[in-house]
Amino acid sequence: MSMDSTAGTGLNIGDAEKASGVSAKMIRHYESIGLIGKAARTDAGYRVYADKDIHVLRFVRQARNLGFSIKQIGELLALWNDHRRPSSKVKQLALAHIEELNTRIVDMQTMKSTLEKLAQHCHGDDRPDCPILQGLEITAPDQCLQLPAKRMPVVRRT
Amino acid sequence: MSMDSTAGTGLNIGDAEKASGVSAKMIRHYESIGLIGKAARTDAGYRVYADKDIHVLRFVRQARNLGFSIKQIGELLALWNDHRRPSSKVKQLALAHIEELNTRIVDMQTMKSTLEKLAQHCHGDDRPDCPILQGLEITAPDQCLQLPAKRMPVVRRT
DNA sequence: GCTTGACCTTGCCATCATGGGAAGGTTTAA
DNA sequence: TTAAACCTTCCCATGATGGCAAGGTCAAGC
Repeated sequence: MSMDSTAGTGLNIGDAEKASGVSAKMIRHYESIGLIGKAARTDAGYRVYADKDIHVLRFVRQARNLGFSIKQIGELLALWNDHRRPSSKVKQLALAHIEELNTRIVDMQTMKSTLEKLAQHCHGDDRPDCPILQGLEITAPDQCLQLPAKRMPVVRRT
Repeated sequence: MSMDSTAGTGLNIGDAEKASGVSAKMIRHYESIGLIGKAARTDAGYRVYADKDIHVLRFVRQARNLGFSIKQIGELLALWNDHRRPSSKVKQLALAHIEELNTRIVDMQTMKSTLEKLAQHCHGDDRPDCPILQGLEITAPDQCLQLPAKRMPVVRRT
C-alpha cells in the first residue's frame, strides 16, 4: 500500500518504458537533464507516471525517431506546450532539420558511390592487387574525398 | 641539433597534420590506440614523421572520409600492409560498409520524407495549429516512425 | 645572452545519446 | 520467509573529436 493516493493509473518506470518505447534508462536521463519534468514519487521513492507523462514520452520518442537532437526536442516540447505558438516557429525548426538530414544524406551518398566505383574495379578474388586500397592510397596533397557531415543524433537500432 | 641522425625529411606533428590532413590531436590519438605505429622521437621527445608515415596518415584520412570506423581502418591497414592479401578480403570489407551506408541513407531518407510530409501541411504562419506537432503527438502504441540506424562514425565538418 | 612566440609534450575534461553494471532498497507472489 | 522482479542512485564506457592547462623546446630577433 505504498501507492500514492493521487495516482489514478500510476505506472512504474518499467511500465512507462513499455507504454512509451523510451527506455527506463533514458527516461531517468531525460528527467535529469530537465528535458521532461520531475516524475511524481511513491513513498518508497519509485517514480510514478500518469497518462499525461506517457504522452510526453511518446512525443519525445517520435521526435528522436525523426532524428531531432535532445536540444531540438526541448524546443519542440516548449512549442507544443505553448498553445499560442505561431506554427511558423515549428515549421522553421522542421525545415532546418530537413536541411540537416539532407546534408547528411548527400554526404553519405557521395561516400557510397565513391566506394562503389572503387569496388566495381576490384576483382574480389585471390589475387592481391586491389583498386580499393589504391583508392585509399592517395598521393595528391589536397586530393581527398568528401567532407563528411556535422555530428547529428542517431538512435541505435538494437 | 636535437634532430635524430636517422631522420632525413623529418616532420613535426604540426607539419604531418598539414601534409596529411589529420589533426595533431588525432595523430596522437591514433598512435595511443595502436591504429598506427609509435612515431620516432627527437631527443627532446618531439614526434618525427617520415614520408612513409605521412602516407599511412593519408590512407587513414581517406578511409575516414569514406566513413570507415577506426576498427575497420585497422583491418584495412592490415590488408594494405599484407602484400599477399586476396583482394576479395578488401572487397568484402568495402561491400559491407556500402551496405551500412545504405541502411543509414535509407533511414534518414525516411525521416526526411516523413518530416517533409508533415511540414507540407503546416501553414507556417501566425496561427497556432500545427500538423507537425500533431504528427509527433502519436497516440497509437506501436505506431511510431522509423527505427533509425546503428551508430556509425561521422567526421565533423568544421 | 635573453626574451618572445610558436611550437611540442602529457593529461584531463567535454561532447552526444545510450547502455551496462554494481550496491542496495521495495514489492509481490509463492 | 524467501526469492524474483522490480526500483533507486552512481559511476563507467562507447566513438571520434575538440579544448584547455601546465609545462618543456626551439628558433629568431635584440
